[in-house]
Amino acid sequence: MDEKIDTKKQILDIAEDLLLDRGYNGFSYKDIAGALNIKNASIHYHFPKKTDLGVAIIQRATHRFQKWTTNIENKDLPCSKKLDEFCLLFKKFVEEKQVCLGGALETDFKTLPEEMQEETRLFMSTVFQWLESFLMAGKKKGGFNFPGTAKDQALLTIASLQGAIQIVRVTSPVSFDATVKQIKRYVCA
Amino acid sequence: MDEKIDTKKQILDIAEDLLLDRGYNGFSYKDIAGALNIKNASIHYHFPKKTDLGVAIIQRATHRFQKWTTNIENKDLPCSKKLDEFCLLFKKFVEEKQVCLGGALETDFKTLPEEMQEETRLFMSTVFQWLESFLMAGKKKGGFNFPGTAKDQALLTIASLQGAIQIVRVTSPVSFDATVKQIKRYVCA
DNA sequence: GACAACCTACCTACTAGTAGGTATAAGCAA
DNA sequence: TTGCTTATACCTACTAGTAGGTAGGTTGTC
Repeated sequence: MDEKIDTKKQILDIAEDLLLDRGYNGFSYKDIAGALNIKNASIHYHFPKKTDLGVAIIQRATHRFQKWTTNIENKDLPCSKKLDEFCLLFKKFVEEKQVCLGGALETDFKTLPEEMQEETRLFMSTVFQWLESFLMAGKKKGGFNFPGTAKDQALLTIASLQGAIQIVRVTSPVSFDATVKQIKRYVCA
Repeated sequence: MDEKIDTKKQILDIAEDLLLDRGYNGFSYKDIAGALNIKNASIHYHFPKKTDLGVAIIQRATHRFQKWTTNIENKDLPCSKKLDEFCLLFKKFVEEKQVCLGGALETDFKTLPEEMQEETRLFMSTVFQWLESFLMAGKKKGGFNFPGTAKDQALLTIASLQGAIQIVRVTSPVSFDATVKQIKRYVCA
């Protein structure tokens, strides 16, 4: 559709990458400008404050996840395979030794501006809500078999995926697969 | 023994607190100096580079954990209670909405100086090694009953505790307890 | 001519870090 | 006991570099 180089999107892409790599306090407008070969002030044209950029990153991720959920719900797959696809959302960070968005934002949480804190809560609750109802439905249908509530299991699942990605940084990519394997041993009937 | 005010220890205490609160890139010597009512340069007297301070924090935490393990091994408690005590090491961060040391260092990992990266690996492998052999012994004695290897379970356990603490920042302290409860449902026979 | 998308050139505040001075107290010799 | 030395633990005053951010000018396209 739009053939022109979309600088705004490029800024978002690079900033998201830097965020998952080095955290919100670990990158600056200079890093983005350098990568795109434009000047510092040009970033301010598209995103006046760093807060605006941060908020945009999180909102885009929320929409992306929502699109992913409607897509996965229309697929005719067993619960177990759908859980695999959910884990794959995290797995894609492993090779580049990045962390997931939730983990990055939560560890920086106390230094984030109010608007970003609110968007972070919204992003996480979107993910939690989907996973909880997905796990509940899977248990009812018999594809999943876990003790406790779906909420408890959703918390454990996300906590461990988030933690596992971070642990890869001090161990190796295989430790992520081992963690996923262990989760599936518990959840899948 | 030593009645004099130990500034060096106070610097370490405050810096550790700031690290768990805001991450390595989220605090400066100014923050520590302000809290102690001394000048910036005085911190440099005790820790010439920020790297030295970072390394000292991690090394102290490693020694602290090693002391904890020798202590717990001399106690006559069932495996299940010892696992509770391990979880309590993380639980203590929940109220102040801090994260655990491993999680804080891992998310900032790519921005850390080489010496700190190495100390982080050492700290984490110390914790992993203890937990793995503890889980293995517990399974042999019959106190624990989990599928897969002790290594897999150690990875899952630490990943989920680490993740759960971070998630508390966008939810509430009860979500940490829910995650621990779910882990114990799986591990304890 | 209006607007989008950049630019140069600047600002203030903060970063880690250094140079060199000072108050205090302990160690020691005449 | 006096007088000198040394070390500790701070201080003031500075550095070069980076942070996020702004004012206002230029260029290209509809």
